[in-house]
Amino acid sequence: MRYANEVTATLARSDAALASALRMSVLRLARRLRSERADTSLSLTQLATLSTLERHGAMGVGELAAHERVQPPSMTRVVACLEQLGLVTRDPHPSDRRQVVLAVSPAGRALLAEDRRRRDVWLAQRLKELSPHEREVLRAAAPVLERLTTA
Amino acid sequence: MRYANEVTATLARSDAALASALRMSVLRLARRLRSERADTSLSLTQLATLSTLERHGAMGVGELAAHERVQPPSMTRVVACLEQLGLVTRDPHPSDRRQVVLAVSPAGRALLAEDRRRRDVWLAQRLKELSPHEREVLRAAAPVLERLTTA
DNA sequence: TATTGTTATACTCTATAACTATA
DNA sequence: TATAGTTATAGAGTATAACAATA
Repeated sequence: MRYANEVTATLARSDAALASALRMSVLRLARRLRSERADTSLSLTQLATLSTLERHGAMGVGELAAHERVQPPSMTRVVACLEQLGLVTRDPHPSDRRQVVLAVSPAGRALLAEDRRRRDVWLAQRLKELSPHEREVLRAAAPVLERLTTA
Repeated sequence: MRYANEVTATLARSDAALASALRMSVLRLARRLRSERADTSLSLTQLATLSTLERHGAMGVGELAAHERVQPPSMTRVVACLEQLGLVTRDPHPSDRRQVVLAVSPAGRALLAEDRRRRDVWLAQRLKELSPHEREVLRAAAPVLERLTTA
């Protein structure tokens, strides 16, 4: 168990290999997270979409797709599901009738609030098993990881 | 662009929300990485599997599946592809004829070595755009992220 | 009877291409 | 003619269930 960490640390020491080590860690963790999503009826993408919509406010399908780095047709399906569940509202754009205005519904907000408390069970448990210093490292890393995708 | 980072940082300040912020960052980056994999003919899972096999040495299908957190039938398919490409060898187990012994072939090793140089173009470019301090943060985070999946 | 691996099958997620309706 | 969104379709990738061979 310790072996993989040491190798990763060794790889990450060189600037050239940081990308490689980081990519492997991130992809493996993402796969693990994906396998732990049984708690809620929403897929991770649906949840992330709802969260993004809450954070950035109302927007159209295309803009939301760009935020979540998926193609518009994919976002159409995600939104259709969220709308059917009553978590997202769809209103006509005031001046451009081609566009729709998507927003998180009160039910969606409630789900997000409730979900923030009870989700991430697996990850939170793993985080608890880390040392305070390791948690500090991840706390500092979270916004940097986010910046990687938005820069 | 700055907004999302600040929100993420805010969320991550509370211990209860670190898991949430980290999960969103990791999943978004993973999706972004997935979309940048056009460089090589191998999928990211195939590449990660080959790399794991090189790191941890020869093993069977089940063990490799456990390492990569996929089910055995999925690993069977990944391995079949790698074997067909001549990147992995399949030998009979010396004492248990149910098992097979998978190992990275010389061609597989060459591909990994070559790949380490030319892959991660997108991520390396993004990393370059970060400050030295931010890179330090990620360098420290990589092994911790890895630990999350192996602990 | 339990275990290793495979085959058969289906589901989820995402993409591209073609279409509708507005601008 | 260009743009926002949808529908239709296809392709990865992964899972579960059933099966084969061996222990």
